[in-house]
Amino acid sequence: MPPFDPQISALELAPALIGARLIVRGVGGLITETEAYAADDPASHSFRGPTPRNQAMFGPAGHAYVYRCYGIHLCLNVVARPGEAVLIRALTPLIGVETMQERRGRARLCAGPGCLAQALDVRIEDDGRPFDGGDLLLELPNEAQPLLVGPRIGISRATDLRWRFGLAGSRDLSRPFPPQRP
DNA sequence: GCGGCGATTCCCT
DNA sequence: GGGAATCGCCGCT
Repeated sequence: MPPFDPQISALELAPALIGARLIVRGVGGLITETEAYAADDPASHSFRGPTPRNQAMFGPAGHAYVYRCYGIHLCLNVVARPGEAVLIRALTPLIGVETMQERRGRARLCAGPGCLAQALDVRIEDDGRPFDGGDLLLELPNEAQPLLVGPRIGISRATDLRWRFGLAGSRDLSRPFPPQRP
């Protein structure tokens, strides 16, 4: 498990994962965009308690929560404290770029949660697996990263919360962030 | 059981 | 900017 507090909240973990190194079976890069989903959060899958799909969100921190979205895509999360997780929305490809290009077949490799999952070959059987350096590896950055914040993408509830985080200056974002206000 | 609805992406206009 | 693709999950009848 990555070296972070197993009781860390999603809202703390999401910005902390910006700039982290994410490797899935030898392919990956640096995380540029995340979103926090909390336990008492109407937009979170965990809002109504444990179900077969979201059980990994209630499992140990530092493990993966992978779910199918729109019947087509997979999305990868890092579990925080029980009922909370961080959606990995984008990264800068570093390792295995050619493999990602073959899997994607288009220029946009990892800008968006579904794109990222396809480029990294995230699988539904990765659901619940630890980021322990086996199939999944997560390394937090050594230094604080310059952050962007904004509202989360693609949700219909709790849209006022600014729980989306990005790496300032990065070219690899799923969408631009709104103008930053102090 | 059943029906609506996504933490999305791509292609078209 | 708008709509289709696509299907498992979840809430409710």
